[in-house]
Amino acid sequence: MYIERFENLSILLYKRLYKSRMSTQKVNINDIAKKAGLSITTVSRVLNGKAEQYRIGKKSQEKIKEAAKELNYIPNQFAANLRTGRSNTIALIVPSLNNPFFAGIASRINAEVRKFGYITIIGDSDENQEIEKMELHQLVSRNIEGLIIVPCGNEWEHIQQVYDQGIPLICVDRYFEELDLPFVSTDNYEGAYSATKYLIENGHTAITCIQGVRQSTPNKRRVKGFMDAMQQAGITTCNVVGDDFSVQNGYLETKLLLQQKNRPTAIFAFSNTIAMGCIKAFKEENIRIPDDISLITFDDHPYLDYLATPLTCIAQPVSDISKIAIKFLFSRLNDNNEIKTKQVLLKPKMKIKESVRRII
Amino acid sequence: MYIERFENLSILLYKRLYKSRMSTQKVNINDIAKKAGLSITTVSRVLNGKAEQYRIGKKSQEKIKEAAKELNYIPNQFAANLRTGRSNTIALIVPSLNNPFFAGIASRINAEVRKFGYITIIGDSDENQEIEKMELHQLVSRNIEGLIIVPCGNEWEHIQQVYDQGIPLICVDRYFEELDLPFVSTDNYEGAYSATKYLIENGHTAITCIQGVRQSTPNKRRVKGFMDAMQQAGITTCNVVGDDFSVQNGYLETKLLLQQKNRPTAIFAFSNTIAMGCIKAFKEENIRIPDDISLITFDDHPYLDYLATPLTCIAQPVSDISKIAIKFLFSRLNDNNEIKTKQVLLKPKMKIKESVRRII
DNA sequence: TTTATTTGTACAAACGTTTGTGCAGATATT
DNA sequence: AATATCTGCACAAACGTTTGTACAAATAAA
Repeated sequence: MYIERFENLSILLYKRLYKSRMSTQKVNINDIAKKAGLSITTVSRVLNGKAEQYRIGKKSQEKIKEAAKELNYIPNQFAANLRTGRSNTIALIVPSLNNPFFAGIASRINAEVRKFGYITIIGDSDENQEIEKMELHQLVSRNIEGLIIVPCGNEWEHIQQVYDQGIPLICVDRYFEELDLPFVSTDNYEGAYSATKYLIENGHTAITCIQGVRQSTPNKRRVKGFMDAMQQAGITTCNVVGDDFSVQNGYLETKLLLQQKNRPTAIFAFSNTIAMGCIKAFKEENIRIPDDISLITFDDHPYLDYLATPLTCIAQPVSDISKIAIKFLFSRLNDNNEIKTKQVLLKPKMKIKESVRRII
Repeated sequence: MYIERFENLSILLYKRLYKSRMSTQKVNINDIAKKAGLSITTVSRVLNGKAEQYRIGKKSQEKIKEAAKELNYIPNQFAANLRTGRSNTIALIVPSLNNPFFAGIASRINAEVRKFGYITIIGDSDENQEIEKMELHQLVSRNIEGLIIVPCGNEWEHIQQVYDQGIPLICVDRYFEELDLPFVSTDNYEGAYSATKYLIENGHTAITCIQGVRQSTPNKRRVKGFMDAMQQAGITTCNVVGDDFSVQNGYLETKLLLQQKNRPTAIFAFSNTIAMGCIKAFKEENIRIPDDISLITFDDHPYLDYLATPLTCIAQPVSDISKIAIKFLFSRLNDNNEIKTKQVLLKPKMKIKESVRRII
C-alpha cells in the first residue's frame, strides 16, 4: 500500500514537471543557441566535445550544456550523418534469430559494437536469399559503415557489390571459398574430421551425416572432413543425407534412417537444430542414446547438457568469432591496416559427453 | 572440378562487368538527373512512384528508371528522412537476445515489421537499466517512428518521456502497472495461479518459487498468483526465493534449497532460464525429476521436450504478443484509432509433460 | 484568333547538422 | 604606440533528399 501510494506520487510529480515540455516539436540545436544566446556553430562544437579545439569559453560551454539539458535535447542523427557521412552504425544479417547459435552471435556482436560507440542494426534473412538482398539494400541505404553477414545462400554478387563500394564487411560462419571477401569462421573440416575420427575410434563404421544447406561452405567443408576421416579409416560407404539446417530436416531424415533395415550405429548431425530433430525422431521411435544409437553434433548450447543424454558436440568458438569480426571491422574503419589476414578459421573444440557409445 | 572452374569464370565475369562502376563515390539523384537529362525534382518523383500524381511523361519515367538501374542507385535514407521526418524504422529493445524467449519475440517482430515496409532496429539492454537508457537515447536520435520495449528495470521515466514526445510505443512482457503506457503481456497472475493449483492438486504443499527480477510486474503478478493459490488451498507457508531471470540465479537458489533439511517437494521456476539453473543443480546433486522433486516452469521452448524429463510449463503466447504489439503500433502510426484498448493481457497455456509427480 | 485548360517539368526552399574560414576584440611583444 | 598573436565566436555553405509552386508549351474551347 505504502509503495503504491509512493509510486502514484512520483507519477504525479513527473507529470507536473514535464507537462510544460510535452510539446510535440522536437528541440534542435537552434533552440539551444537562442536560449544560450550563442550561435548554432558554437552549440554544435560544445555538444560534440570540440570546445577545446575551437577555444570556446568556459561560461559559454556551461550555458550551452545547461540549455541542452533543460530542453531535453536529442540530436538528430540523420542530419548529422547527412553532413558527416558517418552513421556510427554496423549492420548484422543472420539467417535466423531463432537459432540459438545466431542469437548468441547477435548478442555478442551487439555488446562489442557498443563499446566502440556504434550501434548495431540486426537483420534476419529468415534463410531466404531474396529477403537477404532486400535487407542488405535497406541497410546500405541507411549508410551503414560496416557489415557483418552470415550469408544464407550461394549467391554472392550483392555482397560483393557492397564490398566494392568500399564498405568494410566480413562474412561470419558461412562464407565463399572462391572469393576474396574477408571471413571468420570455424575450421569446419577439422571439426568434422575429428568428430568422425572419434566415432570411428569408438568402433562405429556405419555412420550417417545429416547435413545442412548443401552449397554453404561450412557444410561442404564438413562433408569433406567426414569423407576424409572415413576413407583414411578404410571405410568406403559414407552416407550423407539432408539439405537444411533445421529441426524439420533432422527429424525427417532420422525418421527415414530408422526405417532402413541397415540402420547406422551413429549419426553425425551438422547443427544443433538438426540434432534436435534427430532427438525428436528418436523419442517417437523409443530409441535411446547412446544405447541404441550414437549421436554427435556440431554447435554447443547450454541446453545440450540437460538433455536426457548430454550430447557430445563440436563447439564453435562463438565468442571469439564475434570478437574477431568486430576487431577486423573496426580496424578497417580506422584505416588501421594492422590486420592483414582477412580470412580466418578458428579451431573448434570437441566436448565429449555421453551420447557416443563404444561398440564391440 | 567443373564446378570450381565455372565459379571462377563467373567471378571473372563479375569483375569485368562491375569494374567500371567500382567508384567509391556514391551516386545520387543528381547523377541520375544528369544522365537522364531531367531535373532532380522529376527524378525524385518518378523514383518515389509519384509519377502519375505529377504527370511525368512515360518516356521520362523510362529514362529515369533506366539510369537509376544502370548507375546502381541506392537512395540516401538519411537525406530523405531529414526532409520528410519519416524513418520507416521501428525499434525493439529486449533485455537479452541470449534468452530464447526474447530471441523468439525479436525474430517475430522483425518479420512482422517488414511486412509494413519498415525495418527493425534491435537493441539489447543486457538487463542493465543504464544501457537501456543509452540505447533508447540512441534510438530516439535515429528518429524511430515506434518503439517496442521489454523494460528491464523499474524506472520508467525515460520511457514515459519518449511516449510524451508522441512516439507510439508499447511495452511487451514486462510493463508498469501504475502508468497508462500501453502494454501487451501474459496474464502472469493466471499462469502462476494455475501452475500452483496444479502442483497442489498433485499433492504438493511444500512448494518453493524461484522468482526473477523482483520489481518487474510479471514477477509481482506471478508471486501474487502463487500466493493466492496457496492461501486458497489453506497452505500458509509460501517460500519465494531468488531475484533474477538468469540461469545463475536458478542454480544458486536450488543449491541452497537442496541443503535445507526440509526440502520442498516441488519447485516453481519463474522462467526457462531459471529452470535451466535448477536442472543444473539437480544434476550435480543427483536428484531426479520428478522422482525426487517436481519442477514446473514459466516459458515454453522446443528444447524443453528433449530434456531428460520433459518439463511441464506455462507457455506464453509469444507469437500473439508480437503480433498484437505490431498491430497496435501501426494502427497508431496510421492515426487509425480503431484500437482503443491499449493494455492487453493474454492467457497463458499450461503444457503438462512429465516433470510433476503425483504424491500421496 | 484569342482564351482557357491541360500536360510536363523545373526552381528553390527546407530538413538539422557540421565545419572551413573569417573577423573582431583582447592580450602580448616590440 | 604600433604591431603581432591569441581568444572567442559567427557566417555561410554543404550533405541528398522532398515538395509547394510556378511556368512554359501544347492542346482544347470559344
